Amino acid sequence: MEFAENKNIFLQIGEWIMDEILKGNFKTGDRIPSVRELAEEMVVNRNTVNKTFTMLQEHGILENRRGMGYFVSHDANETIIAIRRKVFFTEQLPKIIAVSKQLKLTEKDLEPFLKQLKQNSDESK
Amino acid sequence: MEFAENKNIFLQIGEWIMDEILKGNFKTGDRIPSVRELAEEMVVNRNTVNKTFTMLQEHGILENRRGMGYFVSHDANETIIAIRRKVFFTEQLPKIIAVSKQLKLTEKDLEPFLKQLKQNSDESK
Amino acid sequence: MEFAENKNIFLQIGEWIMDEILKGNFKTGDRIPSVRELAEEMVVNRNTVNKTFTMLQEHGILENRRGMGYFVSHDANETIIAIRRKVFFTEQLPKIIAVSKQLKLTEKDLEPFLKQLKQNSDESK
Amino acid sequence: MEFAENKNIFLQIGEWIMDEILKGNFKTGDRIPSVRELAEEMVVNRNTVNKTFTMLQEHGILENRRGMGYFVSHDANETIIAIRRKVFFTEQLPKIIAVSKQLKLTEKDLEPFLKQLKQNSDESK
DNA sequence: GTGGTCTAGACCACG
DNA sequence: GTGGTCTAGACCACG
Repeated sequence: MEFAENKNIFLQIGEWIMDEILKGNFKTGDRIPSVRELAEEMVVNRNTVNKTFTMLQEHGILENRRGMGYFVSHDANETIIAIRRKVFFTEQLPKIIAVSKQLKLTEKDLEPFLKQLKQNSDESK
Repeated sequence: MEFAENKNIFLQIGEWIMDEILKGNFKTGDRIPSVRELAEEMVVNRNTVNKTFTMLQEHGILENRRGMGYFVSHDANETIIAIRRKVFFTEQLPKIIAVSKQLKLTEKDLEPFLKQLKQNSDESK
Repeated sequence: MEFAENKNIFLQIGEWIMDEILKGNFKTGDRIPSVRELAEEMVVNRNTVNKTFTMLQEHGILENRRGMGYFVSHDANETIIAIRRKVFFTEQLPKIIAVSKQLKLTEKDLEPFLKQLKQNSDESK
Repeated sequence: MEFAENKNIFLQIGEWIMDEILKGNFKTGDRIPSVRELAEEMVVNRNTVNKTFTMLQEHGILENRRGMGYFVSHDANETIIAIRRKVFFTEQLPKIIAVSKQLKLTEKDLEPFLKQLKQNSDESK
């Protein structure tokens, strides 16, 4: 896994795990790989993965069963989506609007994005 | 100036200066406030502002005249826009698309953004 | 290490590191001494060594692995030689030619240099 | 005049004046432009030019006549050549030898220089 | 242990 | 007045 320079690694791993859950690679109620395994696979210190797990547990996305490891909580998907919606509308969207104004981005510049949006709208009907 | 916790101060000052240039508050060819002045105004150390200025100089946005201070380079606007466009299209846009798909955002969810975009498109005609 | 008065310390340390790499004392892919170690050994501040390392990283000569230290990049030798050749041919050689003309230096004056040159030429065959 | 970043400006101006003297643009016994004139022409502070003149006077290259300005001393040419020979053989030549060895420069690399040398040798006969 | 950022403060060159 | 370098020392993230 490649990490961005400017963001804490434990947060980046957290994003990755949440993505895996949403994709269904880690399913609700399932055990996810151990701190040890993940740390080795990602070439990262175990403390870092530990920090990620603790954070996800605090958000109610993972659950810890003593001696057995970490499991995907039963409402993990809903929780993740709620968190991401909140972050999107309070942090990302305002930034995007500011940038699109500053860079004078047009509808043409953002075609791939608009296409995706249209597709989502159609599917939700 | 208020600084965000999760980003380096010297980078945040850099973003602020680039914003001021784009807004026309610091004009091409003009001298910008001295390291000392900016440091005092922003309640940070001189070395921190120094680091910002050096970085912006390396990017060709500021120019240094010995003993006289820093000046906005003649192609500062173009350089800044080029940098921000690149960041937007290679980093931010892919993320937005992924999120909009993941969260199944519809055109209705993004009305304020689409409105801004339409306005940009109209102005560019 | 002895430092010259008229040149910045962080640049002199940079020259020293590049010399060590060319001599093969720091080998491609190897870890070089830590900021702390080098600072102590050279009796300078950590920040100064930090500045040197950052500069060499920007030049692609060193690479940084989080929490592990700095490593000699795989094309460090080529990069250093390219930099030094450029400096030699664009800055030093023109000066030497001007001086040799101004001082009317003859081949005899420069025997030791010509001898070294001949030796290089012979070895390159 | 363009100044190098890494060398004191007053020294660079000194080099320029010595060059002008050797070229015969400033002749032995002649008055050279005033501090004021030179400072304006070079877009430099008067203090800087003053420092240059003081240094050249200490080396016996310029002479100061109260209220009249600075004049090229009668043995300026010899003095300059003596200084430059000394600098060349004790500082520059050792560096060139080291670099030519390090970069494995061959006679071919240095053709323009060798040609100049040969020409000097022929003229001195 | 590793490097990175930031502060406070000194000293220097140039203006 | 201007910026640049350097030190001493604190604090932080990652290992």
